[in-house]
Amino acid sequence: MDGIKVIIFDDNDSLRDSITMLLQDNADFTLAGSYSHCLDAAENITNTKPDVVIMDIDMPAMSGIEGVKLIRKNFPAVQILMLTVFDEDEKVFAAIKAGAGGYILKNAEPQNLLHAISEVYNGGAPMTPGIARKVLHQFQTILSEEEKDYHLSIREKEVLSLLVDGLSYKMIAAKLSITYDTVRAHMKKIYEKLHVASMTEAVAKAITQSIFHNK
Amino acid sequence: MDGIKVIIFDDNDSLRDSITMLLQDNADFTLAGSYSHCLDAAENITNTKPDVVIMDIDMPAMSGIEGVKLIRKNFPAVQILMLTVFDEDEKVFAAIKAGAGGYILKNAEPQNLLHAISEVYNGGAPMTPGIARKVLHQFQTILSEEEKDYHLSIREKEVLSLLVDGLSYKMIAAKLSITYDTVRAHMKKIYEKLHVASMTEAVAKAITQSIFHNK
DNA sequence: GCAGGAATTACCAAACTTGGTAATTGTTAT
DNA sequence: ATAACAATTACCAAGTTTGGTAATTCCTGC
Repeated sequence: MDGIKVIIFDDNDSLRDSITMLLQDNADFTLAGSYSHCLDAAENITNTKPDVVIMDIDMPAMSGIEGVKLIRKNFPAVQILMLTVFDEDEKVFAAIKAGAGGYILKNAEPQNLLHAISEVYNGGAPMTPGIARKVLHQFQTILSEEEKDYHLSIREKEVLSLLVDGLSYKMIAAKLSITYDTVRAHMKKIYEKLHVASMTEAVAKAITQSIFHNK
Repeated sequence: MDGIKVIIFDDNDSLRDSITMLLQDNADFTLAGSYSHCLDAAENITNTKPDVVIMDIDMPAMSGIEGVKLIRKNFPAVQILMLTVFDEDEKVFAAIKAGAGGYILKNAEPQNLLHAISEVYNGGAPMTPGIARKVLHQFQTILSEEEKDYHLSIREKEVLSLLVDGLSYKMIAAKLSITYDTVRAHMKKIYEKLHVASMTEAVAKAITQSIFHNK
């Protein structure tokens, strides 16, 4: 076969030319298309059937991020390698969220670009070290939302948990086979411990501080 | 200076020996310690002051993941490179959550290990391509928790958002400069659209379905 | 053994929420 | 232009929540 089929979307003509030459000189890759915008991305891809798409993040008319979304939606098998000049957090995360499989800087050495293309093609996720760190760091932050401990007793957590499920005092009482007034007593304690004064605040706090993660 | 200061925790003696030799042969690195368990990690680090810690994920007594947590907590500046035989999702994510800065497989080529060490040291996040993909994929999944659209109007979202913040009908009315009855009318619509029948359910649904991510 | 917390029950009165029904005004899309 | 929807206001009556105060029982730790 004639190597990995690649197409490029980038509004910078000279960069597109450089990559074109780079790919033409290497038997492991085939350049199947080169476009200055991704307005017709769907059509372009239908016609060229690429394995990998190289997408510039900043393009007029339709941004690379929009392009990624479009491609991901209609051609889920196609791998996308994002190209960018700056490693701004916001755009990086937006591109990842949109479904880019790799993310490298434009000033990367030619050899690295080729390597990155094979890597996305083979299911890897090529990223420059700095970007990898950003992703990892963000990931850690999201994962480790340490659940705060408000020293709720077992019973109080039980009651709060039912409240979060949408039950009223009456229903909670029935569910736990205790009286309405007992539920009220627990609620009063819960409000005191969570520093809130209404069901809605208690529910919001219970969910956002993930009080039940460890239950 | 005498290069990047490294210490190793791994219960496999022969692997530790291999790495020891590898590092001794290279002027860019200094091996400052080598331990078969991480029970005394804090002490070991205090004594050796390493730049980078290489940590096996599977060790008896105290697992590498526990070790990472301990080190992150007490020596936040030290970078940790995780070593493992298999790339099991669970352990990979646990290690990342614990604060590992890089994650590579034990069967990596010596050259790659050295490269990975400098990369974590320089703030990168070395990962084998497969692991990078796992992380990226998980990350995408978390980020794109597609917020369901319940066709709430702008005003309804506004009201719901204040409700989530813990305000009562009265307070919402005051905040939006509308009457109490108007708030009620909005709430009725919201309940209808979200298929709920109480403030708590509405709040819980609003938060868990992240109805405001796109506001 | 006894202080202190957890769990339970009880009552009052004030404040808040909910469902039903209904009407007006402005904007939007076919 | 006309139907559909968004935003607004209004009233009633039933049901729910909240703060305050108080008392009993059981269990745990020092």
